[in-house]
Amino acid sequence: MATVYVKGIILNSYKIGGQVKKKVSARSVAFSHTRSRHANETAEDYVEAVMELIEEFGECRVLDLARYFNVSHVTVSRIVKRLHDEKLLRSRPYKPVELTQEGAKLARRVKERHKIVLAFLIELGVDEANAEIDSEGIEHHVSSKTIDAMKNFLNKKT
Amino acid sequence: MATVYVKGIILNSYKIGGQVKKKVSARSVAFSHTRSRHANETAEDYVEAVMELIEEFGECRVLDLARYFNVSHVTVSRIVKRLHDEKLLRSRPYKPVELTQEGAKLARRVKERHKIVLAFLIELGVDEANAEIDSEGIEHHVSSKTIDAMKNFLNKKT
DNA sequence: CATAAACCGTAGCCATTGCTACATTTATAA
DNA sequence: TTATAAATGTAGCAATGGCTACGGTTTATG
Repeated sequence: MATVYVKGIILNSYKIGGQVKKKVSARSVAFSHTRSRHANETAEDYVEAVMELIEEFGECRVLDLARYFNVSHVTVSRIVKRLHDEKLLRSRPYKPVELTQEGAKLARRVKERHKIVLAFLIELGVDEANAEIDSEGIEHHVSSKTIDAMKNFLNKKT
Repeated sequence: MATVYVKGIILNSYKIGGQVKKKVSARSVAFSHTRSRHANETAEDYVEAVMELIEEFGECRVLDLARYFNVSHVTVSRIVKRLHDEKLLRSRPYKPVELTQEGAKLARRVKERHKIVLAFLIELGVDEANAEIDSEGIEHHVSSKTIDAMKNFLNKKT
């Protein structure tokens, strides 16, 4: 059985009856399961938003988040409840949403990463509007290695 | 009512009864709805994978995709059916999965974008393993403006 | 050719994230 | 204070993407 590497995938190919057969193995970490991956992104987006809204206005309400993310308050309400259970947020009925210690810690990490990605894109020559949008999407997918490379790039430029 | 801009969000604040109230408007495009956004990402991942597997082995089976993405064949089967309905893939029972014209067009776009992001990360100094993983996550979130900036960067370096 | 192995489809479960409609609580104002 | 408006919660539906279990098709091989 011959082992071949194609774009990071490990492929095992072998011949049977004159025909080439193949077996494609799991793609390591690149495609982690979408559902759990996305739940994490939601958590990161929410703690970051809560921190920003509190910094800006002193408190963060469910409806503030709904407007921020452009979804209904029902969606926010349910996600806040989940993040409460996961001990990232504190919430009581009809009261503002707050960050737990753990949530604040995560929020600071996410904001820091976001700041670096945004600054990097702008330094790269992307206009601010696109840089802002893209950094939101990208920030959940950059490894610490890539963040380091971005930091390096920014330092060299300064 | 005062209009304030915070990190790309349009915020309207106003006073009522001595207390500062606020209204946070929708965040334009930055947070498109997660569900549809993710469905698009899935489509892009799948047409890209189908094209790669066909190029490498002459055909693409449901199980190849299952191993590629490290999910069960059931999950693949359902998604293939959806993408068939969306006219991106062609599939018949117990037969290999194929790309429609539209699917192939999308796949080429995605692969091209992927290639640029990957080359960019490597040029930036990220090791290949991390670059491969990150590019998978990032590629769905870069605007054409950011892609252009990455291309520019690559051209300057060469 | 018959049987085993590999492949694929369907049924049916769960979680997440959207939504509308309606109920409840809190805050503002008459 | 009481009526109304704003904010929040709950019920219940849909789409998407995970899964296991089970059964049907195709293909390989003895």
